[in-house]
Amino acid sequence: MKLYNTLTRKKEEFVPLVEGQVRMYTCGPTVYNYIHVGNARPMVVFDTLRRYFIYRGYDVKYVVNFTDIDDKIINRANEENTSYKEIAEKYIEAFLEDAKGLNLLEEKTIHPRATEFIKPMIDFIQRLIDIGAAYNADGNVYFNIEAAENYGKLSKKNIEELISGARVEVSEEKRNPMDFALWKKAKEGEPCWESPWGKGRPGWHIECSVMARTLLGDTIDIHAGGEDLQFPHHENEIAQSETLTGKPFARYWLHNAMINVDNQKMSKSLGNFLLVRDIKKEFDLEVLRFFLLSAHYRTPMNFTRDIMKQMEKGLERLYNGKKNLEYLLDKTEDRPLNEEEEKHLEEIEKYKQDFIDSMDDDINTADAIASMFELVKYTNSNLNEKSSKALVSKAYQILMELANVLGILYKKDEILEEEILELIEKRTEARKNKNYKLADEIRDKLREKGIILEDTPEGVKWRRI
RNA sequence: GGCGGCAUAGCCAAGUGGUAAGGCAGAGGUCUGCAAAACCUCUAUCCCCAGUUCGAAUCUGGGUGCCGCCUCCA
Repeated sequence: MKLYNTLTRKKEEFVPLVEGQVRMYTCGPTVYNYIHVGNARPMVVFDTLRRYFIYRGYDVKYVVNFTDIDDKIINRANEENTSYKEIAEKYIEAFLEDAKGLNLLEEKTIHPRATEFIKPMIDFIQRLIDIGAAYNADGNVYFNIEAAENYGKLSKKNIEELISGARVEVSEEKRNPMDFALWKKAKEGEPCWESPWGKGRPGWHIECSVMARTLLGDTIDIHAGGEDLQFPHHENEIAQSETLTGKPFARYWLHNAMINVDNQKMSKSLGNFLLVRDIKKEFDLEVLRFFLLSAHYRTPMNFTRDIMKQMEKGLERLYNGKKNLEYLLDKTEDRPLNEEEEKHLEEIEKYKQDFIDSMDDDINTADAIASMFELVKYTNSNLNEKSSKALVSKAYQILMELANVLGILYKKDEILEEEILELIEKRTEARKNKNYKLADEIRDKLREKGIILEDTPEGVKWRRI
């Protein structure tokens, strides 16, 4: 499969460091607030990549960190008059809840917290000092970017220009204006840890470097995140890690594009952060997941209510295809495929191959989804009650395995309550007696309860909205 | 100023040299008591200009218009 590597700005054939294994790290949230739709994109996109790796038989080790100590968390704690720990705890819990709604494969995700890795961070920093790549300035420890080879290679930045751009914070402590903090000296009343340089806490960039290295090794296969993290965050991770180990830090860097809301950038000044849990009030989060996969991950997206409505309809179409197959599974008889059915199976396998080809091409989920629509159209048109159950079963299995790669179509029908079954029975009776008024009344009543009835030649079918 | 991205039908969105996937919406039809679902049919020459080529939405150059990063915001 090919992946677009930000480091080389090219699509490259993916070859893992160790055959059959993928070690992947995605920058996770700083837990000072609920996650918004922009945070959700890398979570969903790279979760899908991980699912695809699993589908292709790789053994995947997947890490998404929680930054649980940081200025923003401390500020938040002060605002709410509580501790940074409680803030972190609260929003980690909220994240996990949203993650569940987004159907992220949480049970297979390793979630390290920065504060659990203070010791290795201190060791890491000390080592950088030892080799002259970092220096202690009155309790603050900075990384000396001149010690790094090719600083700026990921974001293609030129150091002199960055400095002359004068947008960097000027600090008398720093030897070079571009040097960045590895360890921050504690201010009065701030949470802190003991270190060889006094009380303080780690800087942001060092967290990811240390957690990735501790959990995944010196060189990881894939490092992913939003494209806004390219600089300075990822650039600094590379500088620290590669200076320390002398090895490549990550072999493939993947970055997703940003999301606008109603054609506007989400920003603090506009106060237009759209939280995942706000979206949940109007849409099932599966629709959000489907939306996030409806465009290629490196294409900027725009989030609007209307587009979500469209996505909801599209997803419903796939669910109907699934339901139709489930219905046939129940109605068809087991027998060997005839010649015509063998051809159907070949066609169905072809759609599956199209799906795989699309995913192989830098996770082209938009194209992969199109293959699913085509598959559904094909089975809707060509399979019926007279088909062989073996064929129906195979088609269903393929549809579901593709859906599982994208993390969609996972909702199962619940068993209907006795009371509702009785109503359906009553309506069928009414229809038999051509009492359509009563029949329609019952249908409307059930619709209010979120149950859609469909009269088909084979009898009444129902589904949830 | 530096780096980068995007511009395809009413809307969303694939397609990176051979004569425009898919979805939503819309129109007509089949089926149906009516609906729903499903199926069939219909709806674009790809921002503009020039060039390369037998041939370009796809490559090159120049415009125009959006946008992102360069401020610990995914």
